[in-house]
Amino acid sequence: MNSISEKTIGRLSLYRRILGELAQKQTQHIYSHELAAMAGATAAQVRRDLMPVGYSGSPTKGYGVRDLMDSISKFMDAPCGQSVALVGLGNLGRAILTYFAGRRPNLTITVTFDNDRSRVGKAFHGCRCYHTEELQKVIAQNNIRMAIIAVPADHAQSVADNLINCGIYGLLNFAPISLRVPGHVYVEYIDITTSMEKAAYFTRRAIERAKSGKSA
Amino acid sequence: MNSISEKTIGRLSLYRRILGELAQKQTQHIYSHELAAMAGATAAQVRRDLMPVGYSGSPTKGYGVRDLMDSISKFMDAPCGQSVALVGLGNLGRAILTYFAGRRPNLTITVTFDNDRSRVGKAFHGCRCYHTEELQKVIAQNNIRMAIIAVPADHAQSVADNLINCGIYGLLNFAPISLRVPGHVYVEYIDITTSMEKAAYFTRRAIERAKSGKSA
DNA sequence: CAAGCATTGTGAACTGCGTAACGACATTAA
DNA sequence: TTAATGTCGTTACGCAGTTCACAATGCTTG
Ligand SMILES: NC(=O)c1ccc[n+]([C@@H]2O[C@H](COP(=O)([O-])OP(=O)(O)OC[C@H]3O[C@@H](n4cnc5c(N)ncnc54)[C@H](O)[C@@H]3O)[C@@H](O)[C@H]2O)c1
Ligand SMILES: NC(=O)c1ccc[n+]([C@@H]2O[C@H](COP(=O)([O-])OP(=O)(O)OC[C@H]3O[C@@H](n4cnc5c(N)ncnc54)[C@H](O)[C@@H]3O)[C@@H](O)[C@H]2O)c1
Repeated sequence: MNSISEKTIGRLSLYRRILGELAQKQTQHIYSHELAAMAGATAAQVRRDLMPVGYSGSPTKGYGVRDLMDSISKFMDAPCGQSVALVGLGNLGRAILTYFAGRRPNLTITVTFDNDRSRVGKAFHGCRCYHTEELQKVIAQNNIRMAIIAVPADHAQSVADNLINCGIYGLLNFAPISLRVPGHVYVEYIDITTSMEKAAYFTRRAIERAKSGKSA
Repeated sequence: MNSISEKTIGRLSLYRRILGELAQKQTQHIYSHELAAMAGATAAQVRRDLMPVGYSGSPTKGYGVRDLMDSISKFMDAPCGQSVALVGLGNLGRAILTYFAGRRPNLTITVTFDNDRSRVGKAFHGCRCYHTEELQKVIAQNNIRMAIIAVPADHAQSVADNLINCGIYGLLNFAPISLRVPGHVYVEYIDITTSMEKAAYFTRRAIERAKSGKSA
């Protein structure tokens, strides 16, 4: 199986974003060690990650910024754009919608759902909000295969079940629970609470280290 | 050095949250395989993660829910509470502040900063917003050692520099860039854009697998 | 009371990821 | 032309993290 690791895909996403900024600054070429420094990685890792992409740089010029960016896009993106549904238009859901509105042409939040009738019907950022009852119909009509879950934790599992039942194959879950899904469904987790507690723990460790280092 | 891995700390945070819910339901005891199922892990991994915590379960009753939760808290949390600063009160920053307000007594966002004067001075959720100019003073006064960065990407590095200059040892960074920080500072990254693209990629892969599996 | 049983804690084996190392190659300079 | 330089692509290695496997433990039951 020539399967690409999740870590590599994550870094490719980051490399592409950096290349995009470089392209805006009219930078033509870049070496692996330069890209690595900007991405917080090593030169060897960058070269390794780029292997499956199939783009080759020149030993003297490095990588062509524009070409590499396009190659990564060709490798990662859907050929014809991808529509995403967002479920839960609370504080976090609205922040996400606002952020992604009009940003990526190839990966767009096209519909949103909530079960709060006061939100239903309104359009945020040109994106209509439907009631959760209409999940099945709207997802089928728009041929959506991926969804973002931004509902409270105690509703997340049932929302996921519904989505999968409607033919969803991939989820980005912000609710702080582990979802039980069938084997064919991919789930990406963002657990802000856990990240917060991790950061708090390692912050304390960093302080301890600094103190003991000072005294030593 | 008997250093604990980041992965383990992340899962301990999740275990504790699950235990909290179990405690509310008056569940007294739980086995490693039950906790593993709820956390999306394996029984062996749960037991391994619990080793550094130092709490021992009984081979017949399993782990005491309340006791294990307390042991994890004693292991992970600061003995006397921890204050966190939030920089950037945009859409994401406000969502985070709203979510954490009054939720965790031991880990609290106590001050916020923005450079938009229209936000400064107001209090969101009983938490005053200061102008970034006052960073040094306010952080010193409140003895803050950790901060959340929720400003646009092109300001994130300079904000981080300022924070570190004020004595911050740990960061939770939502800006989609890699921060350059001195070795004594810990950084935890949440890159929503990358997670989104990862999910999109593996969603497509899941669809392909399902199709080829169907035809095979 | 002893045998049986399910679970715990942990050493040992395994897996996968990141790093190091090295041959290949294009350019530059002598 | 030829030697020197610096980077690329790829293979090989080492380590961290996960899973396996089993002795130790203490309840249950006949
Ligand atoms: N905001 C944060 O910083 C933060 C931090 C950690 C975790 N989270 C998690 O992210 C998720 C969303 O957080 P939030 O702050 O936006 O919460 P929120 O309460 O502001 O929003 C939740 C939204 O989901 C809607 N909803 C509830 N049940 C629903 C259902 N069954 N179907 C459709 N919509 C439903 C509600 O009407 C509401 O609009 C939660 O699971 C939360 O635990 C958020
Ligand atoms: N909202 C999302 O879903 C999302 C997704 C991906 C990435 N992000 C990242 O999260 C960060 C915040 O996103 P957002 O949607 O809240 O953006 P936003 O534009 O809504 O908020 C940014 C806030 O930061 C403040 N700010 C700007 N420069 C500042 C400075 N130098 N010092 C202090 N405050 C400053 C602004 O006044 C504003 O209030 C950004 O880096 C963004 O790239 C957000």
